Amino acid sequence: MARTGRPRSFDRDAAVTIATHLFWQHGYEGVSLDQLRTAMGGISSASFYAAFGSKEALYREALSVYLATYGRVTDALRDQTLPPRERIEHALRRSAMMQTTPGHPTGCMVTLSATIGSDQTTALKGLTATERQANRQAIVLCVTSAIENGTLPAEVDTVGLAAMFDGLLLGISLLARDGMTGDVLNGAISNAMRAWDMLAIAPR
Amino acid sequence: MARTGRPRSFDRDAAVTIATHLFWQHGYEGVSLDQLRTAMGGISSASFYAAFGSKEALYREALSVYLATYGRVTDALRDQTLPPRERIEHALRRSAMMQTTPGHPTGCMVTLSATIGSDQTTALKGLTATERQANRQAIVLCVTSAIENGTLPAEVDTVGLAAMFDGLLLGISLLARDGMTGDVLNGAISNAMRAWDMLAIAPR
DNA sequence: CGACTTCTGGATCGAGTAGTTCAGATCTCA
DNA sequence: TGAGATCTGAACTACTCGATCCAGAAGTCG
Repeated sequence: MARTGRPRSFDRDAAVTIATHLFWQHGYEGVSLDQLRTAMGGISSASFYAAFGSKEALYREALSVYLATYGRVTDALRDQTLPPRERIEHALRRSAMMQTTPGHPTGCMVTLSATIGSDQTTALKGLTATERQANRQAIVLCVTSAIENGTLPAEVDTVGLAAMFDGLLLGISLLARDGMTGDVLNGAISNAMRAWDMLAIAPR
Repeated sequence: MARTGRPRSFDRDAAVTIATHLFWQHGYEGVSLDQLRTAMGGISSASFYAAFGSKEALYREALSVYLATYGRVTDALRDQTLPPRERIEHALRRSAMMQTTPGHPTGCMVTLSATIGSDQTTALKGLTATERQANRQAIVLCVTSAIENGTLPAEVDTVGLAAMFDGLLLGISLLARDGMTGDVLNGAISNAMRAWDMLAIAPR
């Protein structure tokens, strides 16, 4: 992008990745500029602001990176090549696996990094809330699709069943933060899927 | 308690309640001394420290108050007068109801107020983590009790089934924060209980 | 009353916060 | 080579953070 002028002395993409992990681990307000700059290799305040604009702008960029990488685990919810039940199960299992894999913070950045905090972060809370809302709607759509294609009976409490999976998806972040392993989370998911199977018309 | 000396100019218990609500809403690091003192009626910094010692000490006190009041909704998990299944269901439904009742913040203070944040709050994170761990063990105990009394077969994945209810219990806090109503949460709980009923030996 | 105890108003502290400024270094390109 | 663009090091700003200090107010008790 930059064609002329003194070249940047650090890898911007790597720095954003570092920021992503820090915000993911500690939340937006739990990370200081000092922490970010130090983790980025001790870059100066001027370099930081020249490269990223502000702490909030960096967070937005870090969240985008997260959504485009780790966050893709919930894409299964919108995968039309899968039956509705499998969309939900795959999203849950991939989330559980990703959120307990070493090499990055546990839990989900969308769920944890900007949910509680001071009133000054209302805008960022809205950002992550929008993402959670999108998953919520996708889960509801899985249930309604299953009713439409005859997998689930029409009398099913769509909102309630969807909220159960949604609640578990969100809860997995907290379980992962509390140190639960991927195996345990997978066991939880297996049991949650029973609630679907009990309602299903065709035996599985 | 104080017998002689100048009397306190504010209601200490009421102030702790105010602090409880603030920490509950914004988390430990999301509330400033200024906010606390202002909400307490504009008391001075000296009054604050004379009464509470420190921000951290006040948080610990606020958490105790929470556990002794709102937090009692999960006591059902240890109510030996209830069958194991009902212990879990009652705890879930009472939590959902409490966490969506107007007049105080939504969600659960134990789950939300000291989970993410900077490294300086490790001690407080441990405080709430201990409480979550206690609920976790109580849920596991409900499942093992049900196996022992013959309600559930011995082959049940104890840890997985317990983790499902645990995950939902934690997830309810996030759903409540995202604006889900008590009715929706109750629907989610009804569906989660189906997972238990599908495993149960005696039909319900 | 006077000694004693406790709390308050107000100023203040040092550390930490996000962010700015600017001279000079380092590059591209004509 | 030199003009123009971009980035960096270092000092610095304005503000907020949690916490402290002290003189004096306001109570109890002998």
